[in-house]
Amino acid sequence: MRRDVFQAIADPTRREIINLIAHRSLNLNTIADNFTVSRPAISRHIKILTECGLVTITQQGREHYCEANFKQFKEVSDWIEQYRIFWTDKLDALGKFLDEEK
Amino acid sequence: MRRDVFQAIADPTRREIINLIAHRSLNLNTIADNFTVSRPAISRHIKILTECGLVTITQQGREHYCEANFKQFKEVSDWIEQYRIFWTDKLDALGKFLDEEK
DNA sequence: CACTTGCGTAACCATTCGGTTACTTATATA
DNA sequence: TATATAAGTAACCGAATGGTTACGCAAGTG
Repeated sequence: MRRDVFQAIADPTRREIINLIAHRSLNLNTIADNFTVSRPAISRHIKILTECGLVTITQQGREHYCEANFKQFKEVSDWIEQYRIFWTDKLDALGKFLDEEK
Repeated sequence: MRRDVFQAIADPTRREIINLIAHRSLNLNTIADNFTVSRPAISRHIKILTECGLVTITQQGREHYCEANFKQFKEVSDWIEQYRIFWTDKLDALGKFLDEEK
């Protein structure tokens, strides 16, 4: 059972989960409310995300709060960005960078 | 049959194929020589890569040369990089950028 | 204590994935 | 023309994936 970040983010539902909890921790039921699939399905997606370190769970009473942990993105970013020069150019990259600085 | 870039790069063999042809086009048999799996298996991996636009094939005689097309990486990069601030900081990002400029 | 709520997990199912071998087709070459 | 080479594809197979429903259990609440 391969369990790496590349595989974890291959599923669109899991990417949406990450989008959801990027800025604030949410408990599992709240996350599941945002999807049409069942709660157990979301539970398993989150399990996969925790198994590769992308999500950390903190239990608070009977609620399990899910928090995104983006450190694991470095592996993906490193791989993708080594090819950036091939799909954009330095000036574009600089422009984008400066825009983000504003 | 979902066929998007996220799913295409989820497989480690496909990422290796991209690494192989990143700097020079290679024909299919040459690519397959670098792996232990069979040529048809590689052929199907490359088919998946072409279906999502990551690889372009140019026939030259009886050889099919595979070229990487990194434009499709933008979708992945955009998604990952929007969270960069969470796993590094602006100064790190700037440093990395300046290093690349050298 | 009885009940509700939040969540994990087991069992099951259809589909997809990644691999194989065998075969076919197209292009070059003796 | 006969043969060798490059590569796609079909048929098959076991394992993984993503979903479901049913159930169990821990933590609050009446």
